[in-house]
Amino acid sequence: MLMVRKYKESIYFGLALAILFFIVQWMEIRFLLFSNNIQIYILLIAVLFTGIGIWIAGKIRTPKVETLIVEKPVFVATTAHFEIDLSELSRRKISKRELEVLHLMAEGKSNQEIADELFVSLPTIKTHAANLFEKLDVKRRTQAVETAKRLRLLN
Amino acid sequence: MLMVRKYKESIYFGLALAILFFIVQWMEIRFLLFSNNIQIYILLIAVLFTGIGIWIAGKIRTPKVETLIVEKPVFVATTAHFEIDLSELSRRKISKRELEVLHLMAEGKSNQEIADELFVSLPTIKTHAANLFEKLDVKRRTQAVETAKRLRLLN
DNA sequence: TTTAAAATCATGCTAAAGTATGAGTGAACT
DNA sequence: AGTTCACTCATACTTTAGCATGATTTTAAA
Repeated sequence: MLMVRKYKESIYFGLALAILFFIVQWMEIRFLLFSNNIQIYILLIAVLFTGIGIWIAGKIRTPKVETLIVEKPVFVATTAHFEIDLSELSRRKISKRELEVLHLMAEGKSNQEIADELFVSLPTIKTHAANLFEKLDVKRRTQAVETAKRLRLLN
Repeated sequence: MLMVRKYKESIYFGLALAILFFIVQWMEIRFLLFSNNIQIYILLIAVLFTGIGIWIAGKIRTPKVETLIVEKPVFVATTAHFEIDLSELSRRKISKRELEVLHLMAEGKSNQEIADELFVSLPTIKTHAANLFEKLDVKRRTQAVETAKRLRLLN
């Protein structure tokens, strides 16, 4: 099963080739249209499989991560210089994604809006939220924000 | 020249197709080897162009960018001790009771809890909340808290 | 390569939040 | 005495939030 999942793209590719094979055979019998415009036909195949190649590349490529640092200005009082409490984060095992959701919650966004912003589904955000509430030991999103600020996970 | 560089990959691809075209024509004349094993030939083309597709994808791909948000503190000349913006309060005609509800909301309390704490009914709190949202020009309690803090109605 | 954690999505459900509307009461001001 | 306004409450309704559960997929670590 694991093997199948891992080599899924290869299997799809093999299937595509097999299907192509049969289509060609069938068309040959059916129309006999290769004698005069075979070049055009082959060109179509070439273009098609170039597209498939690009698609496969998108699937199998290793994500080359380029870190983009966006500086988000945060206004703080002169004395209180905010710094996120990383130890608290790891202590509560709050994941990166969960923290991201927490930030958007703190901005007063609805689950649907958060889902749209992160390009995931609503149930996903609900799951993240539920895990977050568990980890922060709270019941509601408003409490989560309050607690997070108190624990210096947000400002 | 810039144009050429920009569409370099497309041009290469077009050239490859053209070359393919001539090779096919040449082989057709030279060997007449398409009549019996055309399927295999087309499979070869397919595989070849899948490879070319992958290669092109590697050339044109945009790197997956991971955005790391760094919150950069900006120090503001505000006194450390919080002071409520009374003018903002009166400007928005927020009543004493509404402000009270707002405070409890900010502590992450549910409408029911707020109702119990203020010895009034749940619908009353809902009414206060609705009026508050109207006056703060928001849709949700989380937004209300966020906005109130921004407007210095809360700390 | 296996294992574990993180991230994703789904469904069915209950609870809470929020909307719309109407209405009664009491204090304050004219 | 009448008007205004904050405060209160209610009902009926829609939407969103949150819970429980299970599953698949990705990613990272051992």
